[in-house]
Amino acid sequence: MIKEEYLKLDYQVCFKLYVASKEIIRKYTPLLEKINLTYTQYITMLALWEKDQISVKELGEKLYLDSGTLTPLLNKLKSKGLIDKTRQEKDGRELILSLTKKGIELKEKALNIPEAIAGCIKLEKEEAIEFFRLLNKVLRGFYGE
Amino acid sequence: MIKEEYLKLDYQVCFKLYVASKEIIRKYTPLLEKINLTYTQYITMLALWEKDQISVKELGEKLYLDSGTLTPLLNKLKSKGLIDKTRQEKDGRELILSLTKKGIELKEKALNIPEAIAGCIKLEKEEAIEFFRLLNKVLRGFYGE
DNA sequence: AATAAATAGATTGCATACAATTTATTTGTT
DNA sequence: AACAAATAAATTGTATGCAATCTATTTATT
Repeated sequence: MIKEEYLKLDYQVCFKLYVASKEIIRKYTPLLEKINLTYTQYITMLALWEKDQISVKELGEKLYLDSGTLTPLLNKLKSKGLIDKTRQEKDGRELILSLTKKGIELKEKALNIPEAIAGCIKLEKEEAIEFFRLLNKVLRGFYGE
Repeated sequence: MIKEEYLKLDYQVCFKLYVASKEIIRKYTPLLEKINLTYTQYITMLALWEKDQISVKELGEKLYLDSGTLTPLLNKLKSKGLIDKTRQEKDGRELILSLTKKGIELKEKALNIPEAIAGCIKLEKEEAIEFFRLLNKVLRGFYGE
């Protein structure tokens, strides 16, 4: 295949990943509207449900997002009453995020979401497992094995 | 596995796709800076290099983007002198996009990009093929087979 | 032909993303 | 202790993305 062929959209892994990511997030939208969260707010809550009391820095490392994205997002979650922000005593630079009662309770309403989304991915069981494995391998490859 | 486990970030296919998409686009950034394009501008040029003289609607269908995203993007490409916009004679609603001489010439400078990006995906040849196949199957599944 | 319905883009408003810079605080060095 | 370097968030500026609405034009119906 000549070099020019590789410029075709349909051959681009990146473009396919980009579309797949956007389209699957679109599948979430109606489900997330029911609990009044956007996708990014949702993954932030996932991270906090998994581990409460983490700093903005640690959250950013989990989500691969920086403070430019997180600061306004966290302000939004705070205004919704789902999280609180407190300065760390030992290190005044760190901001510790904690779930409020309302934030903890929201988890119950989110329990059915992963299953609903999984249903959108029309792969055989073995294919889904392999796809997930390869996706993880691709991601590890981005950060030097 | 109990329902709660599925809420863990590390088990979410969507989150992995979302991160993979963003990270691979990040790999493009230094390459695209050399030809003064953003990623979205780049895929727009890919579409036009493949088929010149298409409408905004047709472009949107190829890229899975709507006019809200495309209108300002196309204005940018026009201001860079890469494309022109002309109203279709037969149907005054349609806007036809065409490459300028400069836009056509830019293709030569982009020829090496796909190969450079492919090198970022650290999969064995067979794995890469299978990953691409599964990614395509996932995408087809989103639109009713 | 007159009017309703449909269609293509543009516009508006909100929510990300992220690079680059700034601010506040802490750590390291002398 | 004094000051430089490093670090964590916040801020700023640019570029998406997308839902909802608006505008101009065309098509369909009577």
